[in-house]
Amino acid sequence: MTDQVNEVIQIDENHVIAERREKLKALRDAAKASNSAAFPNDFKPKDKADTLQKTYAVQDKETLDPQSIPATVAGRMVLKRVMGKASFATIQDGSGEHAGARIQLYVARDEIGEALYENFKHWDLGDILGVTGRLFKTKTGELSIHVSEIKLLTKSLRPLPEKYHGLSDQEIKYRQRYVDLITSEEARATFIARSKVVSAIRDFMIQNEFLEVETPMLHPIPGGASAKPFMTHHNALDMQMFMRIAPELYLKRLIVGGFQRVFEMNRNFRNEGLSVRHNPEFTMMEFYAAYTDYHWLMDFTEATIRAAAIAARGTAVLSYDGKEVDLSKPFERLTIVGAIQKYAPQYTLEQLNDAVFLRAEILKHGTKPFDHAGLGALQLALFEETAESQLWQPTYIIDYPVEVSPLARASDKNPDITERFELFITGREVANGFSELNDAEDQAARFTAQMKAKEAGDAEAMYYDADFIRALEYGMPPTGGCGIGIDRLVMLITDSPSIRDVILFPHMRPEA
RNA sequence: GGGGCGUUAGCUCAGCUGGUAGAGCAGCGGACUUUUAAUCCGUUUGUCGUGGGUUCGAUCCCCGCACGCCCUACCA
Repeated sequence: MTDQVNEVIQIDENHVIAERREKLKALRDAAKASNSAAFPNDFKPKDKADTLQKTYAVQDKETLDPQSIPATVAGRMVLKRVMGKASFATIQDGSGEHAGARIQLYVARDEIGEALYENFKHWDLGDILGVTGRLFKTKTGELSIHVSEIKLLTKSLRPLPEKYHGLSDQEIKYRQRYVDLITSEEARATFIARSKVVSAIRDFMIQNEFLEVETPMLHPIPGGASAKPFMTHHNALDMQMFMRIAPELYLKRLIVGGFQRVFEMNRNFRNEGLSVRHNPEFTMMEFYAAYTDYHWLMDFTEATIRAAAIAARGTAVLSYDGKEVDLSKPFERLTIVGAIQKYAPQYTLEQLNDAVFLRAEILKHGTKPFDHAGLGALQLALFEETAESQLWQPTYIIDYPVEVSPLARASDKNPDITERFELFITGREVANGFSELNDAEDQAARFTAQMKAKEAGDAEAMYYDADFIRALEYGMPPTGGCGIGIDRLVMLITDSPSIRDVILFPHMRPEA
């Protein structure tokens, strides 16, 4: 551990916490005196707030009350109303669709005894309680537990956010996600939806005979994408290693090995900027299927995304940022030039095939294309400037130029373009796939070209991966492969404006 | 990296082109045995993000820095 890691961040203390520490001290003393625990762990809840609500809230008071149905629950006290010799409190227990179901407690002095009631009055919002009692309905018809036994299970030392407005400070929501999750049903719902998306995709892949695999996160040579890697060091081997930027080259080695269909859903790491749609580590689902091509991939990717949306939301017709996104219909497919013609019709076909014109036009948009950029790369750059952000409904852009697709199979009809697509939804790239290049000699030549680009200053150009070439030399069947950005897909499905809203612990600078 | 906006009590927020801060919630004390953002009475709490500058005097004006959010650039 370095000194930097050992440096404890200064944690705020205040009078509220000081008072709670005093209460905890009293609790410890009392526990010691009675030979019991200050943080007892022997209370086992038998019921869940959500189940109780669903089962008994429908019964009317006259039917419910006389049955004296027993209930034993545990949860965090989130509301408390003391009225002299009786009180109401509300606990939240983590059950239910959004993991925040609540049930009201009625705590009467005459029922639990004077001494315990006095203690209860000083318990705080945020404390975790275990209670036993009988179900009844109040005058206003709210299902409640008439408490006969109540126990403080965990003393909370820190005050919860304001009970009505909750937590609104974005920074605290991200840094202290635990507080966000306690107080925000929306946050809990988002992460539950994320979990459903992930398991729906996994189920869908397995149903379609894909084998889930795990390939290295630590790579001796970063590969499979054009990106800047994180570097690290292995002490025992005394070698430099890279956090993976993509699993692609390992997954294709598995296709060489004879697995027909593989997928991996896990983290990639890219040492690049942070933004509303970039986190340094992000989750990608990559899959490879032998004897398929990019046409098949597009159909399959579409079906996967549709299944994920339906699993998480119950529908493939979504709303994002107030506008509809329809995943239920077949996704549109456009070439790069076709997309420019559709979304930026001011350009003539002649202009779009004029490298000099394109270069000038791209410069006008404030981007400087690489000196060695060919016609295809220039068309792609213009597409990115003029059309990409307008691709709101799901749209596949196809036929990417060879020069920007070093791992993709070239078209048999036109050697300058590849059998590649990218999927855009709400103006953002969500997936990228292609017919894989399985000609080892062609791949070796492409790697050599990438190395030259790297030497010429392109920091994101790929390395030459000799073992990958060796694998291809054994022969890889014709294969289709695709990566789906899970975080961005979850953003879409949960209508979240920022990638930080769908990552439990997004990366932040250290606290000031 | 560049630009814009923000940072006031534990939380949610006021604070009038300058006179060293308020409310609600939470807490504490009191009343109250069917409340529900309980109510009523009383009450504690702030290096006003941070370091400079201007000024008799700065939460307020100016500059730097930190952190955050948004846009932009690289990218998925």
